Amino acid sequence: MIKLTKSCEDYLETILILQQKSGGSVKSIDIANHLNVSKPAVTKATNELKDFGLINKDLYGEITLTEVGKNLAEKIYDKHMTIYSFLQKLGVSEETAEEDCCKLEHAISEETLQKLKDFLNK
Amino acid sequence: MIKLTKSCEDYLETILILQQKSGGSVKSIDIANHLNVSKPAVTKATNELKDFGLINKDLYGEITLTEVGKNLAEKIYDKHMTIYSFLQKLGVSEETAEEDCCKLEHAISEETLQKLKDFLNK
DNA sequence: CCCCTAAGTTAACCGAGATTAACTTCATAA
DNA sequence: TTATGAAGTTAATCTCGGTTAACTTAGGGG
Repeated sequence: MIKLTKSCEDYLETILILQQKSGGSVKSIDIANHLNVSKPAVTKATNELKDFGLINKDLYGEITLTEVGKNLAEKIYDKHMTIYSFLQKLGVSEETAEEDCCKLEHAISEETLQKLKDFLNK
Repeated sequence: MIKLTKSCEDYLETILILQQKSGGSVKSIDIANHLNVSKPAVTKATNELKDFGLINKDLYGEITLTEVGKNLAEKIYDKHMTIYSFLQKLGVSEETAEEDCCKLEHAISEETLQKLKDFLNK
């Protein structure tokens, strides 16, 4: 299994979210706006993700997830949503839950994630 | 309230733990071993903590927490232990709980921490 | 048709936090 | 008393993830 940095995980997750929102491909500038980073930061990160075979960039700059990239992004997003649901169940406010789970999703192990799911399902 | 980097929090917490273990002051080399970093990394970090007024370094290299530093370190350690207890209650194994809470303690908000405590107390 | 603007890339750079290599200094054992 | 080795520091360097500035390129309006 590929082990990405926090940063790469954030980019990949953002691409999935934007892709779902638009229904199609994703523009670099939208990623920059969503993550509040500069355009060159997106260029660098997406080149890396492309080298990893997780996304494709066409000639016009449109970005799409590869099959592998999509699977990985969905795993990350699932983790995000699990933590979010969990925090809400604990009574954490929406804003804090959203903030916290963006950080927690990079720090939590598979084992703990599973235990969170068990907790939510009982 | 002082806002430390993850890294500084780790050093401060380690100093507290080692100080409790030894009963007295802490040596740079022990911090290096505990955190698995090089000696120069400890030198840099402890100089920074000293500049922040969180620790003292005497002429022989002995390190002690200042009052402010001790309070801060105890807050960090309390957060660590709360998350640890919580993970154990969820059924996470000891090793994973220890691993995860070292990362989670840097990512969790005060609000969420409080909700975790509420959960543990009911 | 030309010009302007928005998007993307490249290059140079920064700061954080680490490393290795090379020193100083101190304490201790022979 | 001196040699040795462990602890600590300094200097130079690396990687990561970002920045700003300057460039290219594509598309649309006058």
